[in-house]
Amino acid sequence: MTNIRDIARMANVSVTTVSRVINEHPYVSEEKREAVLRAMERADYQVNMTAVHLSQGKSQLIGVVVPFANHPYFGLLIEGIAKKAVESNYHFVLIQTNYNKEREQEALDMLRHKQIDGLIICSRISGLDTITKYRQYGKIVICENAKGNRTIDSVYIDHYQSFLSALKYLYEKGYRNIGYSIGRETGSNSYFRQQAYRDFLKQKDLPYQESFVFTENYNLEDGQKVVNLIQQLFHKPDALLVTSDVVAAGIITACNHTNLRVPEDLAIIGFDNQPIAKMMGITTFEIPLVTMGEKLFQQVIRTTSTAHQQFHVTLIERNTV
Amino acid sequence: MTNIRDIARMANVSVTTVSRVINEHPYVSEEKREAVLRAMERADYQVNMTAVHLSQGKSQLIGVVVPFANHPYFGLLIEGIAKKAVESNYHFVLIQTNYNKEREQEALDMLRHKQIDGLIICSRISGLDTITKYRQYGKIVICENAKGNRTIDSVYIDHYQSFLSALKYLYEKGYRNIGYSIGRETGSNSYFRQQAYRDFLKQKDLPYQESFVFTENYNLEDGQKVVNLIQQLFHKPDALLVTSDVVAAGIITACNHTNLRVPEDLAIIGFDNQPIAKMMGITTFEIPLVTMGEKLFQQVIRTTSTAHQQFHVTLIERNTV
DNA sequence: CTGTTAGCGCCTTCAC
DNA sequence: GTGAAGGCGCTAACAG
Repeated sequence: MTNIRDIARMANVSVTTVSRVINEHPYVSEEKREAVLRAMERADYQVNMTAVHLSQGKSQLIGVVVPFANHPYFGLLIEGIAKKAVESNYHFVLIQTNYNKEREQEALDMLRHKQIDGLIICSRISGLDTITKYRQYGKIVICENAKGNRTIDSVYIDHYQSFLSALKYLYEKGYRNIGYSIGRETGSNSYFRQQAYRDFLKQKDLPYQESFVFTENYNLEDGQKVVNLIQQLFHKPDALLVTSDVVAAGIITACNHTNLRVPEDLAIIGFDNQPIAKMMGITTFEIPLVTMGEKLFQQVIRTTSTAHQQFHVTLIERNTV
Repeated sequence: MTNIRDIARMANVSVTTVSRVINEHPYVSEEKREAVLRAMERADYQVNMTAVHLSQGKSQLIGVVVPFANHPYFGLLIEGIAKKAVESNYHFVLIQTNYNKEREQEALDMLRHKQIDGLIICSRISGLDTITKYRQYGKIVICENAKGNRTIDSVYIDHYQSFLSALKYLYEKGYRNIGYSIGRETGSNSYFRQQAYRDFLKQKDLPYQESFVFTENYNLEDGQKVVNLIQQLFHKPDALLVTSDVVAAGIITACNHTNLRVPEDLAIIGFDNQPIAKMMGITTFEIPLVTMGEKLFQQVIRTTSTAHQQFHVTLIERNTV
């Protein structure tokens, strides 16, 4: 492995000069530059980026934490992140946690061990206080409402308002037995949605039915699970807010195998506006995930003060309400 | 930023000793070890992995090249890679190429610049000869049949045989106007499939119809495209091999919006056995993508000689044939 | 314009 | 057990 010193020797110049031509810095005479270039060519010289990074104290690498890489929601966020990373000459290491604290800790450790310059957490399992401790080692941005936080950046959807408007929409369409399906029961996004749900019911003087809340639904297959549960209910919901179009698609498909008609017996509103929603004509709230991913990246490399950026959802009316 | 030398000073020992306790090497007296530990605690010492990596000449990082991260096929490969990477204390940087040569080149460059120790190419656009040149900088494993290659490792499906058995299956079911849908027209996987298709037709004395081959289909939405094309055909295929369950799902959904009945008017066989195939009852060939991902990773960190590992597909009979 | 030199932070051989 | 010293490969301030 030939290094910068070897090249210097071969070209009869100093390492500084070599470094200068590598980095295209000015103040190098044309002849020396060519001598260096020739030497590099001859020796098939390759810069060692690890050394560059050590010397510069940064890695041009950021960490991206997702619970599941193979899920369209996170896939779209990653899409946006990747897009902007390329433009800024960054790369990213993907850390799939499966909502396992140890995996998440690993990402945090990479930050303090200077393997990565910053960290994007698309969904977390650790407490915000734990994460905040690592802020001193590098920029951290999370994908949830952290408006109050003065150290952690955030890019988010106001899920309280989104849920509220979805509920109102269904209410106006005449539905009175509205339930919802989410992924994790914990997590701040779920918290805000639950809050909206309860506030809405109170406001409309509707009863809270525990059996109308379906949790741990992430994928297509989980739709079947939801429908099975509904089938067992004596008092069934007549509309469902589903925090993922793929789950919504799963529910609709499962319904088609039963006597439940959509939307006559069960109205469905999805979230994200994934391709599958368009394909199946699912009424949904579009979330600008790719754009959010782009912002997540831009924020993580920005050195300025903490920022919080809110995004909005857009109702896409189709045939499931 | 406090470093190993500071700790040594604080604990009144040499850097060697500090290094020893950090890496849990033997030959350190209990009292010195504790002194070091205390100093590290007091100063909130954090190892700088970049320095470790420079010193050791490796990064514990591998590169993973995919055309699209947000696609279930690659999502499952990544799933498998991630699983094994964790176990081996490796991380990976994800490089999404969109089948853009420059992006792919970037990954190759990371390898020769020692930013990554090895490279997994899930699907490529560059020529194999180009890639081979980079083998000298680190291990490379690709996800396609490269049995002959003596430097590049591979993990693959015999797409020739898979396609052939799928065609035979359809033939035995009585279909005589079989077409197929693939992603890229180029690429070795496509080549083998095309070969199988042509050989099969010849063997059965069936005519080759250019209009029965549908290319550039990757996603759900592309299914609609295929159906639109079929609708315009006077002589329509009565069965389709579709190299992705999501595309198959898209085709079926699009058919439901037309007068085409599946499988009466058009039989469909998918590939991968994705969740959506199960959900929609699509007959498909299961590809062990997660397992293949695991193998891809194991091969990339293995220092032994070049290996080529073949995997097999399994027919899953459901309702679309 | 160019070269010397001191880092960046850690590992590891070798001698005591 | 322990430490001094050289090395990993590159950058950048400083002196000329």
